[in-house]
Amino acid sequence: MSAVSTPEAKNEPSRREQLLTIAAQLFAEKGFRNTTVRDIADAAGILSGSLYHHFDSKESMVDEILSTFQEALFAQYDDILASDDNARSKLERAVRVSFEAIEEHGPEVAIYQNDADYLVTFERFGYLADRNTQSRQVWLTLLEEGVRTGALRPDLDVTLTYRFIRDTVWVAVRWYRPGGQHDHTEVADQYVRILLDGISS
Amino acid sequence: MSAVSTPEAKNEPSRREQLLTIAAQLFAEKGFRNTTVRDIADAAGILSGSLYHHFDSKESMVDEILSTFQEALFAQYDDILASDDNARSKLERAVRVSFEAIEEHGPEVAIYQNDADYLVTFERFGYLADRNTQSRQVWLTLLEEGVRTGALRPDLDVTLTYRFIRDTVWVAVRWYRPGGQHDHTEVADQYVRILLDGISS
DNA sequence: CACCCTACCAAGCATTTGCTTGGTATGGTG
DNA sequence: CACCATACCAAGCAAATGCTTGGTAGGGTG
Repeated sequence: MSAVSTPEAKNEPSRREQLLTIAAQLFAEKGFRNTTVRDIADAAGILSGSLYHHFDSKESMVDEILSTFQEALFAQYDDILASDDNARSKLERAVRVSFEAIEEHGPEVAIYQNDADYLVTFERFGYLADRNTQSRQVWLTLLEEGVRTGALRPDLDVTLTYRFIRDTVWVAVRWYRPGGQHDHTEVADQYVRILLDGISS
Repeated sequence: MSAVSTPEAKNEPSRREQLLTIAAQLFAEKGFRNTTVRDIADAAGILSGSLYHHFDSKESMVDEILSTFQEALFAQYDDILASDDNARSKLERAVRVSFEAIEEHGPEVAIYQNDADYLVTFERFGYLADRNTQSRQVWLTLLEEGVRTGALRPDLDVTLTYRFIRDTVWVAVRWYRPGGQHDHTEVADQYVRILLDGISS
C-alpha cells in the first residue's frame, strides 16, 4: 500500500475542480460575459494570469461546467423514459428530478438558463442546442404518452404545455434557495399538484 | 393655423424615441451590459458619440425604456384590482394583461427579466425593486381573495403559487413571437385553463 | 440675411478585458 | 541530491468600451 498524494486519490477536489466551482458561482451570479477572469482569480485568491495554468480560456471553464452537469442530468431523464411507470408517475418524476437539479446544481442550471443563448452562437457549444432539443423530446414524449393513455386531457396542447412546464421548473433557479422556507421536494410536490389538478377549488 | 414641424406634432416618433426603440431591441437581445453604445449607434446608422447628443448615458436609455413601460403596465393592474369582478375573473384578467404586454412590449419585458437584478444595484434604479414588490402584492392579493371567497383551493400555498405564475407568465417572453403559431390571447387561454383546472383528465 | 436649434461627425482618452510570456517556489519521487 | 510536475507571480499587450470635446451641416424663423 503506497501512500497517495493526488487530491483525487484522497477524495478531495483538485485545484482545478475548486476553481471550476468558484467560476460556476460567479457565472451564475453575474452571467458569463459579465464575469471577468479577474473576478474569478480574485475569488480564488490568485492572479488572473494564473488561471491559464489550469484552463485554456474562460470558455473552456463554462464548457466543462455545463457539459459535466448536463451529462448527469440527461442520464436521469433517460432512466425515467426507460422505466415502466405509468405516464403520470413519469411526469412527476421528471418534475422532481428537475427541482432536485436546482437544489444540487444551482449554478450550473442558472448558467444554462442565462447564457445558453449566447454560448450556442459558438461552434464549440453546439451541443447545448442538441441538449435543448433532447430535453424538448423528453417532455413531449411524456406528455403525449399521458394524453394517449388517458391520464391527461385529450384536448391538451402539448407543445404549449411543454413550454409552461419547462419555464416554471427551470426558472425556479432564480428564487429557490437551498435551506430556505420550502425544500425542493416540497416545491416539486406543490407544482405537480397545481400542474395536474389546477388551483381551482 | 400655423404649419408645425416637430415630429410629435406630426404624430411621428421623435429621433429620440426611434433611438430608444433601437436600443430596447438590442438590450433585449444581448442584455444591457453586453450591448455597447457602438452597437446601438451602428444599428441607428450614426457614430457612438452622437448618441450623447440625445442621452446622458447608456443607463439613461434603459431607465427611460423601463420606467415608461412599467408605468403603463401597473396602471392596468390597478384597474383590475379596483374592479368588482370576482376573484377568478380578476386572476384571468391579470394573466391576460401580462401576456398582452409580452406581445406589445416584448423588448421592455425581456430587459426587465434579464437585467433588473443588475440594474437594481444602482440607486437610480431603486424603483425597479419597488415595482417588484408591488407586482408581488398584486398577485398575492388576487390569490388570497380567491382562497377567501372559495374560488381557489383552501390549502393553496399562495406564495409558491405566485412564484409559479409569475415565472411562467413572464418567462414566456423568451419564446413568444408575435405572428407565431399561437397568438397571445390563445396562449393566455391555455395557461389560464391549466392553471385553474390542471392537465389531468 | 443673421441667427439658432437639431442632429450629427471626427478624434481621442482612460479604463477594462482576455490572454501571453518568462520566471519562481514547493513538495514529492527516483 | 537531481529532477520534475504543480501552482503560482509579475508585467504587460492589443482590443474593446463608455464617454468627452470641439466642430459642422442644414433646415427653419425673425
